[in-house]
Amino acid sequence: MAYSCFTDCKEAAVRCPEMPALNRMPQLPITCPSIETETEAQFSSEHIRVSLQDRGLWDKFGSLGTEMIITKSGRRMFPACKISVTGLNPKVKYLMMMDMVPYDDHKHKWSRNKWEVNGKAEPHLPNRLFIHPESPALGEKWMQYPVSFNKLKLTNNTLNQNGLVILHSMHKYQPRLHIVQATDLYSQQWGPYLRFTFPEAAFIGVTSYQNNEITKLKIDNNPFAKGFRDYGLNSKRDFKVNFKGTLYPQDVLNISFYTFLWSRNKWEVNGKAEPHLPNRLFIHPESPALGEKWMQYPVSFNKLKLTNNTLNQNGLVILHSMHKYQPRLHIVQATDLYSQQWGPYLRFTFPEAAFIGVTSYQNNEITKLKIDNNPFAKGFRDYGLNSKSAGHYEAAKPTHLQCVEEAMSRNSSSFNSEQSLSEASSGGLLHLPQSIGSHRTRMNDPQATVSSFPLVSEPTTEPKKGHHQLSQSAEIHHPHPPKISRVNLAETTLQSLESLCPRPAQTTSCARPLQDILNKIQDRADSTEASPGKLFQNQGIWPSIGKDYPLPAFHQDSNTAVLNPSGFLGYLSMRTGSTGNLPIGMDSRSKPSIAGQEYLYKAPHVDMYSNLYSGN
DNA sequence: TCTTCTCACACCTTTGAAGTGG
DNA sequence: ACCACTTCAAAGGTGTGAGAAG
Repeated sequence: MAYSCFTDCKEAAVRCPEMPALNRMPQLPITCPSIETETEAQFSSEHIRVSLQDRGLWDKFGSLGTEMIITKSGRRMFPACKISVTGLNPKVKYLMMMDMVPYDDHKHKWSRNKWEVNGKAEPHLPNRLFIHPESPALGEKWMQYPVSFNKLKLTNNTLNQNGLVILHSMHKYQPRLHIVQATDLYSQQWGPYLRFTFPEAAFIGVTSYQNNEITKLKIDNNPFAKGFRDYGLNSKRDFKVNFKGTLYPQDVLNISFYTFLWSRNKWEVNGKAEPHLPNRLFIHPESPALGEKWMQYPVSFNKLKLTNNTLNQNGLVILHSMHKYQPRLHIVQATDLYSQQWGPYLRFTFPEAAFIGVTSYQNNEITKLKIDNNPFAKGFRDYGLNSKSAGHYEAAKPTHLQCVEEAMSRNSSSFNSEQSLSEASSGGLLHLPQSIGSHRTRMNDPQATVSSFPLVSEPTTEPKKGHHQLSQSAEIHHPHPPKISRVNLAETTLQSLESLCPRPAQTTSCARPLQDILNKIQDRADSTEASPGKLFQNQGIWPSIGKDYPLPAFHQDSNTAVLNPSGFLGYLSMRTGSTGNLPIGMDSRSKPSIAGQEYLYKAPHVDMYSNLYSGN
């Protein structure tokens, strides 16, 4: 719901502030700033609109009767008020503040499983405004992203001096937003201001939850309360007990039904998995590019970031902690990100790269392996300053040269060259190309010319000596890519896609946001028994979409796909290890194979956007 | 006896320091 | 010097549940 000041905003006026925030900052000058004509014109309420985010969640709570815990030391709200604002002057500074106002004149009580009126309300306590910590900021800043008041805390301690919002328990309140034009917090010339109340975010303050349904909803949605979810250690139910010890390692395909727990030095199933979150595709920052470009060097997705923040809007891939995932690559034929003519696409999953998402490492061996192999973690290696391994290199920090030598010898000793080489020569491949890991690139490197690097180096049967040996597997010898760019992925790419890709009526081409389309495809695939071979056979010829597109070549005999040098987009998304059916895009036999210098993964699932959306 | 409030606790996330390589 | 990135540890956000207070 958007509030326009002249329509449904409860209180919207251009007026002199009532000395906002002075309760938090007693040292502030207490004078009523005058309203100047020109600033009033700048701050016309006519154009300013605000809207409460996460309406779905608020509605869920509202339908049950939202409760917010209030404590002596202060408790955050959940859901927190998150508000998007438009219509501000981008070049003018504003303060954003929030307080709570009584929703009605009653005191309430929880009785017979519902809220009832319980007498007259206590006198409302003096307003205690919470000033958004980023205040003051330019209008453009406030309008860039929704303004979150998640740091706001509620208390019942009337003596509190820490800027908390003071409320009475068992009273109903509604949040109120103040937008004040001012250049700084201590200004004596605060401009006009506007107020917006949010009745749909009304809540009753409580010292402990009364309605069990509210408790459940909080636990299910607040990440900090994860420990109390059904499968959590604090669960009142015996879910965990039922599952522990009933699985065997070969149940890997089903394992994504569960969450995991690091216990007694191994991963154990800990309960039922949460529903998979809507996919958040990471678009390779060099997309779109010609096929020849993608094939020139290994495509690195080292910029891909994982998050557990379901509210994240920055194009990160959202995962659940303690859940198992495997990466999936999407190759989409398209001439540009905003193309309305997206061609066919392929998906490749990488079960060898399956992992469990954690917020901190559970297995010390994994930590060690990360430290030993990730250059960013060099500082934690045995010889590093932060080394926890007592006795190693205690006397002095080794020189840089010593470090390198030590690292080299460590790596080479754990490197099973015999196995890797034999696999390479026999066409087998057990590991992902190293490229999926970590390459850094830089745009303005003066030596960044393609000619300074061989296009593709031949696989060697003898590991090269020197530093390259440290970072390359022996499966195939790829050159380092030219230092072309430290590309900042347009983090708003997904949003851009969604906002910029219009929906032409009745077309065989893409008419929907790409993310939506890919997710839809997955949903559809998930709901059917995946039959890789069948799908593949049915689509030996890439379907046309009415235009002459350079289509990927297809090796039907070997069930592999090779890209033609044409325009493609690369996408990588995460999906849970399995749905219980065969994982999409990979069956138990579809190990990646190698032919020449190319890594070939089976692409059993071929789809056309036009098939999905024609007539839709 | 009932309702409301407080606090220690386990579990989990977030934040920031300290380090590295580019 | 700066930035992006890493790990780790500490701080902080949760609901629970027993017991205190009124």
